[in-house]
Amino acid sequence: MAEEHHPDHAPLELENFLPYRLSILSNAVSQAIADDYQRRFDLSMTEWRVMAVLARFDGLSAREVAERTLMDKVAVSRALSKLVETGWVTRATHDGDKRRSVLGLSEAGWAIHEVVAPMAREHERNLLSRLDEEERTWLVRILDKLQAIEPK
Amino acid sequence: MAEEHHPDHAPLELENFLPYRLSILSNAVSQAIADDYQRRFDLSMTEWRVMAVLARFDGLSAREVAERTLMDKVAVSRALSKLVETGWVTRATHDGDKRRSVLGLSEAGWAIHEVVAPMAREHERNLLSRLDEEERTWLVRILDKLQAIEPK
DNA sequence: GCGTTATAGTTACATATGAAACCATTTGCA
DNA sequence: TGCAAATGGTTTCATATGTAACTATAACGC
Repeated sequence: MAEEHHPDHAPLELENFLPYRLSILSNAVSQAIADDYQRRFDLSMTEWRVMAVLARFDGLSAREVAERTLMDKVAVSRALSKLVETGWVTRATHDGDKRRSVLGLSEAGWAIHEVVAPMAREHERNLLSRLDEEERTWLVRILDKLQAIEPK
Repeated sequence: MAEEHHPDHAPLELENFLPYRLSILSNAVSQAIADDYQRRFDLSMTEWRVMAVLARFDGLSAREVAERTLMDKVAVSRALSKLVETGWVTRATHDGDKRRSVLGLSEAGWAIHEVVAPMAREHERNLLSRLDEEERTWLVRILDKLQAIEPK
């Protein structure tokens, strides 16, 4: 497959430029999902991500949530203050370290999670249904390799 | 390959959730590139995208730029007003339709382009160098299929 | 031609986001 | 001990972004 040999300074074809394509695709996908739970629960993407990790790892501190979600601590702090206020997340102070908070989903939070998680999975399933089995396998493999960058 | 059969309401594993992975990867990649030209030319990603399409398609109107970049017209308007001010983009009024603008890169704009385009390509090359030829082929194919969504 | 509707682009406002400063607490160590 | 440095978390400020309203021009229907 002969690669067109464009000089480096030729205009970029955005539609074939990988970083651009990734960005467009990723935004479209994430936005479609977020619109869904945003509309139904007034839940932002960052808030949902916080809830998702707390569903898996109960009792994390805010910093740990930030690590797991790759969000910065300010974003986490803000998300938490809203989530605690709406009563979907509980926040206590760590015994023996008064700086640290101990976070978890409340009953109400779990209820939300029970609705949103399947919704998110459904979107993912939908997306993946465009691919056949072989393509799905390659995709995971490719993402694994590319992702070796980001733990910047 | 036996798929774990988690119930739909089980906690999401973000690190295996495709939309999340895409988002992390895409942000990391785009940000790395943007940091580069941002630092050197104080050029935002949206501004660079505008310049990139004008390099390819001279004489577009603002709306056409918006279509090509998939950005909304407000973002384009803002980017343009900065680019025109810094003198990298020229703006004239369309003969016969005074609403429309006629946009293009200036000499100075081309000079910037000559630096940034190779820089962007280099990042892309770097990213793709993590994949072998077969994986690259699959990636393009997979993106093509997944991208069938987004022309929302 | 002339009023209505559509289009190109900008402005205004409200919200989101990130960086840096900040407060409280804890840790490390002389 | 006790004080400097580090850590968890919040607040502040400056910037970015999206939505809706607005201005100017053009197109359409009669």
